[in-house]
Amino acid sequence: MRRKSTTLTEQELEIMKIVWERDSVTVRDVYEALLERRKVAYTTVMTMMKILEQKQYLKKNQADRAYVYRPAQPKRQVIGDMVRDFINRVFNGSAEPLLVHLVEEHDLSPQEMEEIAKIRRKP
Amino acid sequence: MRRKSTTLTEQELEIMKIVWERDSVTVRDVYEALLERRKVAYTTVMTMMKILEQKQYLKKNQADRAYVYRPAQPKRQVIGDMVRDFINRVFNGSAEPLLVHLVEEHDLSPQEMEEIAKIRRKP
DNA sequence: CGTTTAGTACTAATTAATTAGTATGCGACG
DNA sequence: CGTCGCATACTAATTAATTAGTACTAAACG
Repeated sequence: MRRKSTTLTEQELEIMKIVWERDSVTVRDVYEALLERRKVAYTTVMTMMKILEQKQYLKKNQADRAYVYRPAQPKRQVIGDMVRDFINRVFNGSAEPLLVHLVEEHDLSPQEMEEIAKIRRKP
Repeated sequence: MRRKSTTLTEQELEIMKIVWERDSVTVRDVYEALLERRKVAYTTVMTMMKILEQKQYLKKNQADRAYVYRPAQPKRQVIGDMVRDFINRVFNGSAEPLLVHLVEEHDLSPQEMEEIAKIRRKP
């Protein structure tokens, strides 16, 4: 089965979130974390993590019995790519309309905006 | 064939963008607009627009020979829903981290932030 | 040591999304 | 009036994503 997209699908993102939380995991770790939310088979998680490895989101090391997986890219970068991708798809690449939406629909106050703007002024 | 999700897929969004641009279209209009970018069959466009009707993104009226389709929901609302959905999936529902990303990765200047913040102050 | 346990590799079934074919109808038009 | 062109309905093939089964291996353990 060939994968076309190199971007994260919904399910894959779920797994990546778990991995980022813990930084270093086995299939079993992820399996158990997922189980708390929904029924899923162990081998399903394995398959998905293998795909994530192919897609270069995870890398693995043989440790002892089971493989130990770690993120292959920092979370901030992956999420950044997803944001960029979303902006491309939905807003034809320009970030401003997204901001406008956020401000208008999510009721961000000027104070909050100030707070956020500060982040950039700092360094 | 059953559709599960009620949200817009990538291809469907492409079509909706064309519809919003013109407000009122036939299958042929959309077909021709799409053709400029990629090879696609007329009936494919028809099928997709029918699905969009089922999903309540389009409504149709019989006019003359062909159906005339219009958006069933305003663009601003649909896009708003997509933004909310994205925030839920990627940022577990909180908008702030998205803003932080935008500011940090997309190089928004404090001036631009000011501009955008004004939008909300106006009314 | 034989058996249970936890892991992997390989394969496959299912579900969903995408793309398109075929049959058919109807109005335009020579 | 016959046929051409454009539209639709219905059906189906293909591709992609998701989920999981089975066979096999090696460590753990009584």
